Amino acid sequence: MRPSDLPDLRNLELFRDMEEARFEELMHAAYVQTFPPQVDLITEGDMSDFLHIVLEGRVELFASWNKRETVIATVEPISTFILAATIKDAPYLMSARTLEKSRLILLPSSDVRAVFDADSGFARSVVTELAARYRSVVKNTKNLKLRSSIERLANYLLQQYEEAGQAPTYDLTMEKRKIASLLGMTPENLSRAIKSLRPYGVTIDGQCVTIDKLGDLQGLAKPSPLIDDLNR
Amino acid sequence: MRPSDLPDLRNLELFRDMEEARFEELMHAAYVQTFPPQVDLITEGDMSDFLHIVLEGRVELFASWNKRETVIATVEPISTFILAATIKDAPYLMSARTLEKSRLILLPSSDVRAVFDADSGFARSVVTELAARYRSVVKNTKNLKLRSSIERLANYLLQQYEEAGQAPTYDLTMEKRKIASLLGMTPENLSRAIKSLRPYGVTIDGQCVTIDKLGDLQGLAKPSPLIDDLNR
DNA sequence: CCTTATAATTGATAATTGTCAACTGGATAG
DNA sequence: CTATCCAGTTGACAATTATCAATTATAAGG
Repeated sequence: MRPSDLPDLRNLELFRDMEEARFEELMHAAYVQTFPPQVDLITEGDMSDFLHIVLEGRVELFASWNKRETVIATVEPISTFILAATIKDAPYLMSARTLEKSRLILLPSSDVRAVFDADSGFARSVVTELAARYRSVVKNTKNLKLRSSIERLANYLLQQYEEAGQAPTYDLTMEKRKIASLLGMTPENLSRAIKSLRPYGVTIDGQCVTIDKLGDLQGLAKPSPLIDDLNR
Repeated sequence: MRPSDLPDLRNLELFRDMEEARFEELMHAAYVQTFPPQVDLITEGDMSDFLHIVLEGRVELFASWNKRETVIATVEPISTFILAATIKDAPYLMSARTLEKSRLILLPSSDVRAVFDADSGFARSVVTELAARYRSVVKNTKNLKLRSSIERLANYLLQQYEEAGQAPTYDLTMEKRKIASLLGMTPENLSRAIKSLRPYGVTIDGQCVTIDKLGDLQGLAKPSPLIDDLNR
């Protein structure tokens, strides 16, 4: 591990309130590895050996059943994934693969559980993190069950717009096929959904999104903090 | 609160590893109330004042958006709901209503958070509970995104079959309209889905489910512990 | 530069799912 | 017993979404 990573890690909400000694103990047991793009990191069903933290790059979480596959989320630096499996000492429910060249920290699950028991600051943080994750999955469920695919797309575009600092023009950060899978639709359907947003002032050329009539799009999307605000 | 409830509560996984003093402290602040059927207990968007525990009866968790409504889960005794909102001190993401006459314990959220900080056994339990809930919502997402409505129904029937002790005939525990909503479809669609399971040996007459050709149904449903086993 | 591979789009079509309206049947209240 | 209510079902139809095949972009490699 590069010493220069430590401050960033220490600043992660998960580790911030930890005793210094525990933090060093945990980091001492950590592996740091760099992976090329498109590498399978973990496979659904395997036991949880490590808590993973993305330092650089991008990781996709996906799940499969009966030859079908769906993107659940992408993880960007600096954050953890598969915390719940680590805590429960249970098999992974999702698989993960790198999307780009990525640098990860792997913390042995048993160490994480040991420190969890010994450090109440860390325990507090784990709970907060888990509660946040739980809430974001519940929001995703509401999104899937209460909205049509066009409504999901409209809200996705508005979310990206917010993340781009409300710029009237911004770039998609994911391939469209991944976006389609994330939103629970086929690439063809996404392509047509995009066209059907034209009357609402949405133009997408390649990666480049332009939103002309924000109000109209919001009128269709009806974003709600109880579904879309991925934090809080 | 009836003194007779205390042992059951103490035995809840959430409270089992707690110091006795903390447990009593928490219960001292608790309200116990009985509600008639069809009473709104909490409303999506409100702040989390209480952690709720169902002692008797049945509670439905549901969510709404844009005049649509969907059932997320039903809660049966003895278990808690909206733990995540309580921990995060955040607004509820779901609403709750009683389905039957129900007796609930309400623990003020601030007390729960206080005890959480003071009692590491309780903190451990909260994390375990949250991690379990998180995993079950992830499973639900996979169910929704990877399966058609008929496949979801087939797996639902197999789950109920397991819960009924693998009896070849058992009763549905919910109205069909609720089941439809839970599975993310309309009542009409559920009605037709049931008929389309006939060739797989499934007969449903009123509440009464009969599964004649278990193997055939399993062949269609392809149940997976990574989606269907609601615990683990 | 061209070649190749892969993503994205488009059209045609099918499957799935939802909507609306009508009807059935059981439960309940008077 | 009858009237009423409402969940459930059914039919007809519409909307949504998926599938398959073909084509057009786009990006990467030699």
